[in-house]
Amino acid sequence: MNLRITKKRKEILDVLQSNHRTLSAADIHKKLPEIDLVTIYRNLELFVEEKLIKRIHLGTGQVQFEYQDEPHHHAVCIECEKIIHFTAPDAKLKKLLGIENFEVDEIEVTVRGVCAQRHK
Amino acid sequence: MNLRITKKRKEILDVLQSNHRTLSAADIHKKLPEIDLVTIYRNLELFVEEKLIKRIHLGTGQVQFEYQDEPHHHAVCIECEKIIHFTAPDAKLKKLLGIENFEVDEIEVTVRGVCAQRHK
DNA sequence: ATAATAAATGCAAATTACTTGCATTTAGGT
DNA sequence: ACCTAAATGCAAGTAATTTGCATTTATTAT
Repeated sequence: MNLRITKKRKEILDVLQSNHRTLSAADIHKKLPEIDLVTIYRNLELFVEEKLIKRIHLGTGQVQFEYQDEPHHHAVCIECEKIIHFTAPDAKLKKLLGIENFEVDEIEVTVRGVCAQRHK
Repeated sequence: MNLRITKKRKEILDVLQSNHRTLSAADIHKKLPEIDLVTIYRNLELFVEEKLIKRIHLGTGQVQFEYQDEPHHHAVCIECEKIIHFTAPDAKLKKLLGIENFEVDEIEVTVRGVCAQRHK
């Protein structure tokens, strides 16, 4: 009935919290090989439901996960796959989008292009 | 050497063009069952390269495709999976995001929330 | 502290979306 | 009509994620 704060759950959350970048389930498993990949998937699912983390869809082939602190967005370099994080004022963004008759829960912005290192 | 405008390619593009919503490879295959799913995948890939269509990542499990006319964005209802299309001024959006040292190629905005039918 | 029971984990297998290799067909240029 | 390169289909492969079920571990009641 109750959610348990197990050692493994803490470890998974810690990895997400201390990594300032998006991680896939496989990335986390590489950092915590003693935890079964299935357990990682199941707990990520749980953390998303509990709103502790966010699911990010960058179109890189795997779903990415990220600790939920400051809301922000992502830019993906189409040349080197690097992911850049940036913030944007949510209220202004929402206003600019101007969607009507829709209760907005989250806004996910993904920018694709070429990063500084590559485009020169 | 040259790209051929085959009958099947036309059919796939037609489906995308006449459908005013996003379609997955499987959706297209359902509408054109005589065309092999592999052919559909290969041609979608090609059309994306040729910038005739766009790949959309809504986090629904499959990549979606959409004919490239007016650029616009998507809102996904987390209750009924309905997808709503909306436009936003690209230049203003770009400015608001304010990413530095990055050559922006495309901006994909995905809004998640609850649509009018459901949230009442 | 111990037993009962509910939740968490791991392993194996299944599922789903998509990709690759290769043989066959087809379209376009000659 | 013939030749060649491009397009297609079939079978098989891969990668990410999910499901079923048996085992372990943590809580709660005794």
